[in-house]
Amino acid sequence: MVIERPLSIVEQVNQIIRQRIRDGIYPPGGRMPSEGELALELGISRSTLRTAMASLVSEGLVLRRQGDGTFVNRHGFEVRAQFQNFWSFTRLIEESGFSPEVTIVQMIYRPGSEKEIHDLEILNVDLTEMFVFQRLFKAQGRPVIFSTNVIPAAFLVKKPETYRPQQSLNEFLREYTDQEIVYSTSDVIAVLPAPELSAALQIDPAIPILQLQDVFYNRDGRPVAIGENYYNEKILGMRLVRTRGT
Amino acid sequence: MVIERPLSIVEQVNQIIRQRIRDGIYPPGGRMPSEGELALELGISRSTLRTAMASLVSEGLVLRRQGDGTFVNRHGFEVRAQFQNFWSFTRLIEESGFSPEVTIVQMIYRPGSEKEIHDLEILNVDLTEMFVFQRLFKAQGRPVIFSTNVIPAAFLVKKPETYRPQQSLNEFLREYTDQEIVYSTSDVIAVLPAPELSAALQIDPAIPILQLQDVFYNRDGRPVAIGENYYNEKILGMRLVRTRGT
DNA sequence: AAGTGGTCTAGACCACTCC
DNA sequence: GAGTGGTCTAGACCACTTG
Repeated sequence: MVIERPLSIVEQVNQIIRQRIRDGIYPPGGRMPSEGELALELGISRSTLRTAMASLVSEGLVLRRQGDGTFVNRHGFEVRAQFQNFWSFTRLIEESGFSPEVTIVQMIYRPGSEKEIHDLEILNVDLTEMFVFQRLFKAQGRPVIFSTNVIPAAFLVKKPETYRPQQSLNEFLREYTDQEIVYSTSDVIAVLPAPELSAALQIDPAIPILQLQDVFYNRDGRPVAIGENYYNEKILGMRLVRTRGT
Repeated sequence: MVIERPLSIVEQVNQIIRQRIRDGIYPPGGRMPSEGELALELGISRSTLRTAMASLVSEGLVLRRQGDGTFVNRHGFEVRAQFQNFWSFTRLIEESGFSPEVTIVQMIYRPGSEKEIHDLEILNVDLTEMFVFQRLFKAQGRPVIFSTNVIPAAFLVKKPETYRPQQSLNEFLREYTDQEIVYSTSDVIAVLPAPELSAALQIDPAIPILQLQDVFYNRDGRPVAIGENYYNEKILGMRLVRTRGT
């Protein structure tokens, strides 16, 4: 049972503009209507329009020039999916233009390691049992991400037998626990894949890949899950975008 | 000659709040004054205050809960420098709590490679001469980043002899060219360091590190510089933070 | 001079959480 | 019910670019 709320005006406008850029109504390199015109056309205030536009600017999809206008980035079509915007590997793969596939490698309960118990800030020694699931993500049939998630079993309020691997960790937690994530951190490091990994990802064990060490936090700033993901960035690029700044 | 403009209210307020969190005036896990109170105290509108707060929220430094309040993240003090926020490696190192050092390894003019000419979108075959500089960044005396930047020599309007390596690429371009960067992309890949790299970074050539392939764009969306950086993330972590989202 | 985006305000109303 | 953050508006004024 998921509560659906209507999308905010900001979000709707954001999608409309994206659509128009995709459709070429606002062609690459071209000047878009001024903020005043657009706000008038859409029947919203200029502030709201600017808020909607802000994420397009931060992605580099459009460029604003004070005193001149707003322009569609000529490189907009090249803008690959930006890693830090995605909570779901499935969606990341989709947005990168590939068709995603996910399989569950393993789903088990086991005691948490010392590091896991520490990272998850578990103080009660009776609650160190963990629910662990491993998934393999493919893009266009090629394996790209091997993902392991660890969640304290005490959080589960429902047996996770019906879990579909397409669901993001966020969705999993909403459905099977009483926790909700509001932010997460990913530490990125380079590693050589262990033998079982290079087999699963079908890669040369001598070629390094990225490892993402994730921690997921709820609204109290408490860690509720951790993730260890191996990411073959040679297939699915990991791109960061910086905007503005000095 | 650099034009200094007064900081915007938003930016000033942002810094004030950060300072108060650092100073423990708003202690970790504690509730901050409400938006109305803070706006009143600082003599600004609530909208402006919210804008100033937005970046703290996106970094995970504070957590907002509708109907409840705004809280300082208990993990705020752990929040390591977030990679994608920095344009200057020197500042990245500083903000990570280390003292930075930079040395110029090389500064030369040479013809651009085919890839460089392509990436920089140089169409005129007479303008393929490049200005290249390589720098080595140290944190607390330990080498962490080996950086190579390539800029079309045609952009230079001044001899770059007085260049101080502490200056970011952005500052370099502002001073020695007529170009200004408004955004950049970084593709992150894992690599094994070549022999000269492992020597420069004083690392085991069998241990993989991160490579960042950067492209810097001006306000017209034209590439004006590229960068190839090798980053020893085992010393200086590369952390991404995701906020909100579904 | 005209038009653009950048900043900031004052206030309305809503959704939500807590007591 | 009181107080919080979330959304949105209408409008002012400024900085800047272009003709």
